[in-house]
Amino acid sequence: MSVQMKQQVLRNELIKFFYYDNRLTLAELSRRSHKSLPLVTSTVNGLIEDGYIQDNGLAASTGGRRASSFQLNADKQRYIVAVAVDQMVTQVVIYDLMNNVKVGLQKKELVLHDNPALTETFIEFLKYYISGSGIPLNQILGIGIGMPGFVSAIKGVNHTFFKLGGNVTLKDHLSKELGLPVFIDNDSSLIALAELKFGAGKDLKDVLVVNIGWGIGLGMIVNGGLFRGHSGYAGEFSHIPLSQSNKMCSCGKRGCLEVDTSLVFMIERAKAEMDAGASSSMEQVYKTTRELPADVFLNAAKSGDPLAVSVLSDAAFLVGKGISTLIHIMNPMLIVLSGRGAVAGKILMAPIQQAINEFCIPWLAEQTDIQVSTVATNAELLGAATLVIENCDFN
Amino acid sequence: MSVQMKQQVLRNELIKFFYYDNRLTLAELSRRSHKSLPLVTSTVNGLIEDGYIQDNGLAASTGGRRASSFQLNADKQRYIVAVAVDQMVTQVVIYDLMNNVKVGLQKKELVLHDNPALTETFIEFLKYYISGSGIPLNQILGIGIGMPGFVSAIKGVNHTFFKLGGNVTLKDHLSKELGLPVFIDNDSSLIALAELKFGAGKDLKDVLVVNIGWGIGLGMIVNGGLFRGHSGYAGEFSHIPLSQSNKMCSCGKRGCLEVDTSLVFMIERAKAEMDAGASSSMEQVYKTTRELPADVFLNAAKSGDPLAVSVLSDAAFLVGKGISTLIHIMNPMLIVLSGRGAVAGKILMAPIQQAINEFCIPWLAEQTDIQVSTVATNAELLGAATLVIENCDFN
DNA sequence: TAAAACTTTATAATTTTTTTAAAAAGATTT
DNA sequence: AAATCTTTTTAAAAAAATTATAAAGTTTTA
Repeated sequence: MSVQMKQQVLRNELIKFFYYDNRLTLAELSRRSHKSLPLVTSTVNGLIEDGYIQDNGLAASTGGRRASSFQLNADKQRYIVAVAVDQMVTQVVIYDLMNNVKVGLQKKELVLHDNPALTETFIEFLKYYISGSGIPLNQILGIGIGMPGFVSAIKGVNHTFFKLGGNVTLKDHLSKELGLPVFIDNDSSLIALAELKFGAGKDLKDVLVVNIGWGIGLGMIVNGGLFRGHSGYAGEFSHIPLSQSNKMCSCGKRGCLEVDTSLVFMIERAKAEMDAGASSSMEQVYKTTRELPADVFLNAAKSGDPLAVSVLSDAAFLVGKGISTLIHIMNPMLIVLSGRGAVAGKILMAPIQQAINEFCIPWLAEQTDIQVSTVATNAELLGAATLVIENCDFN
Repeated sequence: MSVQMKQQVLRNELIKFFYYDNRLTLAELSRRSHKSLPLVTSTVNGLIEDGYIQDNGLAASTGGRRASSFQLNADKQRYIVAVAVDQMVTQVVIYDLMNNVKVGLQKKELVLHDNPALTETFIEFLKYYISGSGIPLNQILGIGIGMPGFVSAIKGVNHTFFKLGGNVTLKDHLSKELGLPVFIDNDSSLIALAELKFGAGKDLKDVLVVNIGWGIGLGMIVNGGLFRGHSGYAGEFSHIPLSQSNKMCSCGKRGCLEVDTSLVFMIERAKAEMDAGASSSMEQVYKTTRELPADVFLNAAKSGDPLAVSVLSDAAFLVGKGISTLIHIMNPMLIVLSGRGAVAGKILMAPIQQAINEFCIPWLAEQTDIQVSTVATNAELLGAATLVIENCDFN
């Protein structure tokens, strides 16, 4: 690697440290980058000259001479487009480098299944949003997109949705159409990334993040980094053979964890129980519209509706059985329950803990902490922004 | 880290490269160590002066000027004591740095369960073997020991066997008693290490090694290195909840994979079937001794005995179901069937493949190769030697 | 309360290491 | 068979890491 490239790599690395932790000293940067103080000092001086970083006065004392601290310079306007795609709705927001919302969140209904115009509509939506923001393209570092499906971030392809004819990858296609660097990844991986950098898993080495959404996803942090497996598809948690039920899964197999734990299944079951005469606070919405939106279901559970709680608990017990498997295999420090289903976190915890008591070697279960995410509501967007930060060039 | 320490680290690293690959050129060493050629050149010259390495003439041409190649110097006598402990028998051998057997393999019956004199007997056995070898202690780099149980290599403790009173760790206790550096690890981890360095997984990044022995173990290679989990106990494959059977497992839970797949269970089942009148080539041994040694059972299966094959196949199908779970979660490049049970590898493959067809997303299963180990018979001893090489100091 | 002792950061000088360039040796092509 | 291309080896220059020293605070202690 040439000298200039190495120096650019160090610049990128230092900016990332500031992105994750606002104020840092030279000594801290040197420790984290494993580079010498003189080198870090001169690189930081270069970043100050280029306007990326500014001096922030003396840091708090740690028992000796107080260190100068530095932080990102808001005047250097650089932005990130973060996109979170789910089965029904696509959300987009623009952040600055301090993770402040620069351009407000916009949602668009965009159904992934059986939608031939999907990719085209998606591109139009983003084009319109970005141009409407008024931010010049050269101030945008890139677009990070989280989406469901079998996604390989490295190859830049999705084998399930947004399929393209021909040889071009989805990543390259979007990048060409939108005129900006594009980075795509699996939704669960991005949620895990957000938990690693900003959530419960901050600075931890081995963390598993369960994404409770339309399906059950898994993002894996191994040795302090996202683990993707040899061809990019690790964490296919929802299709492990675990359920006793004989229902056919969307993947074509029977016994997948997913068939009894997805939000789709839970809502179907709640509907069926109401049809069979069960009373619930969800009745009104369901009876009048014949629909039961996920939010209504989750909020009902959250506020203690017995039907919703019962349906959710049954599913959570099975998720807990899956988590027991994960604990045995991975011996993680922490498992985080995240994704949109995590708003019902407190209700999920009891049956999951019960399953762990039943299926885990107690001594092993003790080594793993289980927590509900505190950043779940915008974890995927945060993760999408992080994906850009991790992969873009600061110039 | 001081300059001298860094130089010693590089020396150790280079010697390790020679241990794994006999002949290497300076350019190759530079690539692997990520150090510059001048530095590698001068370090190798130092190692030649100290007698560790010798020039080995010109390497084969790769299209330009032929490079000098180097190799370990056999005259620098350095040896490794490798120990493989299983539930019944303990084996020990002394290797040189070329993995040649310097002092022949010795076996001792040593039952781990309910054996109060275990640790003492174990130490006596090793003391006698080492002193009987006539090799001066200062030529022995260390003792590597693989053993069953919940072993933390980092902490140097075993929570299942060789328990000690007081605060001293097993590793430290053995080291003090034997007067040599001692390194301990889980048997399955060492088998995985051997497969990574000398077997089917050589130079691969994500490999899972299933250890088919008295129980079912798992050693995990992640990102090119042994993965141990956050507290050292990753890979507890045999106790994941997978079996439909209601039998109680030794761990106190029901439904563990182990209850239907361990060699112990298989032999019990073969005995029961013979008692019930099934005919088999194993009858003679069983009828006369009322015992059925593992070797007899495995050899019967290998030579096509229908009863043994049937028992083995049923267990292998369940192992295959567990492997399906592993494929979904880890997306490994390769899964190796190793351990003493791997001698019946060909018979295992069919039911395992069948289970994968039934329980894996086909598209995902295609990304993982399944192989039977070619170094299984002495994988654990090789792994124990490797453990020493990885952790000792060459001085 | 003030000086001494201790910590930590910042800068300078030195040593180590890497990079770059050039030379040497061997293979391949014309 | 000479010329061109590759690769290794050596040498010189540049970059980075150590080490040492100075500077700036904190804490301890008399």
